[in-house]
Amino acid sequence: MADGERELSERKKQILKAIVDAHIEGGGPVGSKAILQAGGMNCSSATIRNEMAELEEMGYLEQPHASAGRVPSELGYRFYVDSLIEHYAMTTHEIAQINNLLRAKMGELDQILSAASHLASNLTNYTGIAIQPRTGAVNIAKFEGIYLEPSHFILVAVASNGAVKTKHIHTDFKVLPESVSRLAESLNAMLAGLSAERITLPIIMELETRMGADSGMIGPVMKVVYDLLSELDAGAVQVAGIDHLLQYPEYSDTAQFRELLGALEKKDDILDLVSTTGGEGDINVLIGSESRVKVMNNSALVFKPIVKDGQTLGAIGVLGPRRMDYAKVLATLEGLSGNIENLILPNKQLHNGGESDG
Amino acid sequence: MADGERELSERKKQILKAIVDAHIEGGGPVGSKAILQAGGMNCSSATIRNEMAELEEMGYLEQPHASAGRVPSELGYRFYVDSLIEHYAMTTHEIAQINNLLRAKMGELDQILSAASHLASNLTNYTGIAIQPRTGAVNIAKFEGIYLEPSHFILVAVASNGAVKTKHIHTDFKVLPESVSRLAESLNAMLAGLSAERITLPIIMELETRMGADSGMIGPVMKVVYDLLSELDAGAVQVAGIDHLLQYPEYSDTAQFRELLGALEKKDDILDLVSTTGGEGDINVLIGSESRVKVMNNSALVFKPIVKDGQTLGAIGVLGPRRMDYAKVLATLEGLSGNIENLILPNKQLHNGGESDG
DNA sequence: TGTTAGCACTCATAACCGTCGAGTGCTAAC
DNA sequence: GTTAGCACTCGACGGTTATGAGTGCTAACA
Repeated sequence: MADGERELSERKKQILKAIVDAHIEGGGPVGSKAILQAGGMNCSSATIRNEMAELEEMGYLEQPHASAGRVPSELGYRFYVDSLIEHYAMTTHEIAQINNLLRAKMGELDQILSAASHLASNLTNYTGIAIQPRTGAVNIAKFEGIYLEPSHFILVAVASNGAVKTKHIHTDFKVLPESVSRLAESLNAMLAGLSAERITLPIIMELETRMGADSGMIGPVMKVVYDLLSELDAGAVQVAGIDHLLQYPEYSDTAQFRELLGALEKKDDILDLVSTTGGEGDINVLIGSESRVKVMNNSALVFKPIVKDGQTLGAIGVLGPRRMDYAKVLATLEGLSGNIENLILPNKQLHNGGESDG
Repeated sequence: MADGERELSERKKQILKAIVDAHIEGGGPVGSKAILQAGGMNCSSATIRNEMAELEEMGYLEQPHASAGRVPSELGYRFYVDSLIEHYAMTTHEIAQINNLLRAKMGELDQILSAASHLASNLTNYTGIAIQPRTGAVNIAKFEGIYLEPSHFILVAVASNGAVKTKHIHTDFKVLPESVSRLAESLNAMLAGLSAERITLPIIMELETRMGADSGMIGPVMKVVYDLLSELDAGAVQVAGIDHLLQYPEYSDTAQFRELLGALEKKDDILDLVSTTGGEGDINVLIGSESRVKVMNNSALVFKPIVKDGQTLGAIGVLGPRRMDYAKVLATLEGLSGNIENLILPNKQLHNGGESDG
């Protein structure tokens, strides 16, 4: 057995591929006869049965019960994805849909990712996921204040990764437009580039000094700054098209599907998964228990990080049954991420159109 | 029959209420004996059976099959909600959870609504919904520009309803910080308060004139302004805790649940429903087919608009099976909306704490 | 040594069928 | 108008059987 596993014969590969393909298509166990009918084999069903028995012994196949056909095991899918998969050629219509991302009105990364996840879901008929990971190293690159009326203004924070957040601030006392501008200047001078941990008491005291008569603003403002920093590296997960999953019988177990839904809502598991798995921009394929999330043992998660200047800004992914159409999913995510990374190209680089994002 | 429907006898009401209560609790049809055991009746099961037969004839009850108990009809629920419902007294723990909304860090309305929908879901064990309706009458009250680097700045728009949106803008040519400030000033002078339809070519021409040498900015900027306006009155629906629904047997039909999920993702139906049903700030209860959305015929939707200064800023709601615990849901939504409306009180009014939202 | 035909065997699925029991409607007595 | 009693209905449950897909094994064959 040990050296039998060294390599699979061509015929074994062919049979394994046929089984995975048929199972992805149909969902049920596939038998020797079905493989024969699929074509491409020039031997009898008995021979195929022998090969299948060996493939099962090697761990690539499983048998639900004695008189059923074979189903790919996790190892079988893994081998399929690594070695057997065929390039999926997208239809012109699919390419057109993806390209429309470019033309569409959009600016901020979260909107792009959200649109991409919807598209991923619709193109693949699985669930699309847009992820903005917790970075842990976010800071605010620039502050701005917008005066609205006495005792009411807005604080705008532009994060180092380009994200922008705003907060309304109400005060008990009147605040003049000049004070708001001065506040923004002071925050830029003292806090720009600092993470929450590096904002110390002396810095806050200096801020109060700078604001002089308006030092009463600093208290509420610091709370808002803290909230902004927290929100900026909280990470985010957006899910699109969960309803698609229910068309696959593997999700007909209500209780199990409910747990999956819960995990998708909590977002923690997904965020952890993506941040711990991230292979510097490559597509990741997590089949079944390869993701350490129990509730996803019957599912597969494929995701592609979106990287700019070596920084992982987000990821788009697809969640579906283990027997998902990996070829199509991989092609779709490649296509989408290529478009997204074009959208957020290094700022100064070739720019033909009007606006885009950063 | 016609005059028999004039009014329900006290005993009929009592029986109807007992049936609805028991059905909400248990989910199955309820029989005459069960009502007897629930207590409060001083007659025999035979009498109750007679009354039930009459209630069925009047349309308040339905019988799944000949030898089953009775189930409330839509009319039955309606009567229950309108006339029979008992005030639900929230536990101190529930009240505490809601009050924590106040203390929690938060600023923007969408965050408040989102948190409220999560809370609604967790407190009731149904699905929570946060809605920001399309208003159709949004305009931008104030613009601000934030210069980041040559040929890259941010446009901030503060909408008339307090919402804030930002967009990155990249240009083909260098833009100086002064140009960005001037742009904001010009936009404020020319566009503040205007809806998209009222932004005419002469106005745009005047903007170009004002920007002088930087008039090249106007093209891309106008596209962004249009996007901002579109996004601001696009409306939004956030859903929390869909997984809760799967604990109720009425959602065990996968295909049906899938359609419901789809409707919740599309958001259009929900937005339409809320905007067409809105009864000036009162709680709305839509039972089964009362909402015109087919896929919700086996569900009930309860929602409460959030109103400030006569303007409907949003709504929070709960979606669940028709046999939902209306008493608890109504109390929860009242509690939540009370808290939310406190959070967004008219700006200048009593303000004890630091910041909040507007 | 690898391939193939034939055949007995296994096991999930579906259909069928009787039993059980909850709950009713009806009737007759109070 | 209320109640006890009783026959009746009908879904739920559990066991049995028939079906058929697909296997493993054996023996013959190239």
